[in-house]
Amino acid sequence: MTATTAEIHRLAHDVFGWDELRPNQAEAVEAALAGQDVLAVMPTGYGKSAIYQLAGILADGPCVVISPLIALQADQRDGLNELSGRARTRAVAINSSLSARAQERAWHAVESGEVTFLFLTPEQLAKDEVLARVRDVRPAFLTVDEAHCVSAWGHDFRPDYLRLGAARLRMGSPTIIALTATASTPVRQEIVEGLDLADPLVIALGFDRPNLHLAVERHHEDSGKRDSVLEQVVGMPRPGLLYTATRRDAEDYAAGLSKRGLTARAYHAGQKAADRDETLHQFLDGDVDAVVATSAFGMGIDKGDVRFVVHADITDSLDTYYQEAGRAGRDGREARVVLHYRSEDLGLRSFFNAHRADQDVVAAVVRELQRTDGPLRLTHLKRAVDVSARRVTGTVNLLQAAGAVVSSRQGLTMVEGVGPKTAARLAEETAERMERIDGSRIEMMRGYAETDGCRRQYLLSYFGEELADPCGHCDTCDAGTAEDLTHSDGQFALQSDVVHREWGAGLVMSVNDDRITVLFEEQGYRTLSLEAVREQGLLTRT
DNA sequence: CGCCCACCCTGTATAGGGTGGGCGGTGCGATACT
Repeated sequence: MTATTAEIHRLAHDVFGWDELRPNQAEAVEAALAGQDVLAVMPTGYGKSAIYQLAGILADGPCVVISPLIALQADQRDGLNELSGRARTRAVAINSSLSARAQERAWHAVESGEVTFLFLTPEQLAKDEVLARVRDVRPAFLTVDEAHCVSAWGHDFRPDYLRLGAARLRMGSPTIIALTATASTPVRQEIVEGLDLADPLVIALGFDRPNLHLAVERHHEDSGKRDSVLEQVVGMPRPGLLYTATRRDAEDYAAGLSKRGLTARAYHAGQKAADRDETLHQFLDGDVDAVVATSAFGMGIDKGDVRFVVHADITDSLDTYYQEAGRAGRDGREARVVLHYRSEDLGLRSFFNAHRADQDVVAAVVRELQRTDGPLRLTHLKRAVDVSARRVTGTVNLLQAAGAVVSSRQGLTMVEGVGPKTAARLAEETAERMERIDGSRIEMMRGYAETDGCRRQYLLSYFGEELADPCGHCDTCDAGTAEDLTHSDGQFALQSDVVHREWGAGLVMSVNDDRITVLFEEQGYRTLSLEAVREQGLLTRT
């Protein structure tokens, strides 16, 4: 299955009416058609969806698209079906919002070869029956949209995200096209490992958004922070988003803004679907000044003229922060991005990040796997172990990450020589390592909030990108205090591999006058004094 | 980990401060009920 660059460009013109396709898009489509897995990290609005859409139309079999939210799937499906006049494509989404009869009709369309794009949630692929039907239509591609969910949600919240690699094997090993807007180096790595990508083409475009003015406001008292947030939002150009850590705060801030004369609405997962929908549409139509939301708001929302994104609390990582803050100024015009920071707010994030292996579930899963001769299907395991399906999947993911369990096309097996005790210990250690790494990501968030350097240099270096000079468009640059954060050290180049005497292998993330930040595989992010590194020979290049 | 809130205590001010328990995000899908 191949297509020439000219064919791809012609199709882009005929189907989407585009005069030109960017080189990166064409390269990704060609690679996918040639059977190479692709991970594309491209900003929203750049046209990353075109990659799977063009590849899907040119392919011999249907394209399965994994998308995390049912509402998002509906939008994507409708968008594709509007093209049908020119490209004769048909897209369907099969999920729990459809009645059994409607699902059966949709499957029938898929099985009769009328459908080019089949939208599914990862949870759908966890069902044996769905997987079998997908396998029987011989899909050409498995597209994973919003692929950062693999890393952000796969470990506990939506563990089926980490089973997509196994699902791919069982559906006949189609080529994977993974797409996301924001992913730092470790997140990209987690996507590659989590989806089991084989020698993928990784395309990561620049992350810089020069029109966003970055700022941080530090606070000591909680009440002072609240007043300051309200006051600031009232004075902002509109419309915009205010992100909070809790539902309660979303309500409180929305009430506070309304009292000050703004049209403000809260948005969080505790609300009725109809209310959330109304808020979303008012926002899209430009009828509200500010939406005050938890992290529930934003995925898949494309609104160009968002003039500010203010965070009343820190997020769990700079990945999440930039994902949310990056919803400002997509039209390329000036927009303001502000983080309100109290070091006490880090506590809530540590609470949310608690991984903790449940040893009872680990023991039950191990017992069941050892009782069975040969590979055991996850479906059977879920039935055999008396806890929720999600916890069983989460525990299997953990045991797999710990190297105690392996997954093959036939199912799950214990690694030879690993008994219950070893498995329990490995699971515990792995959970601890995950907490350590998550903790270090929170520390990087703290670093962003507390740096005296240029915010943009700090932020971009987190995403593995170097900005040569201070940006001139952030609070520390405005104040004239920004020290240049990117004096690349001759000895340790950015993104180069190093080994620490105690902490093992790592990747150089940033170097400045006296400090070096390294992302260690086992420890997460650590910042070291360059002087100590030199004097004690702590780091070796590899 | 840090917050909010209900509750209690102090000791007469119908308030103010201290304490301990509970809670805190993201969505899918299946299920039980109108």
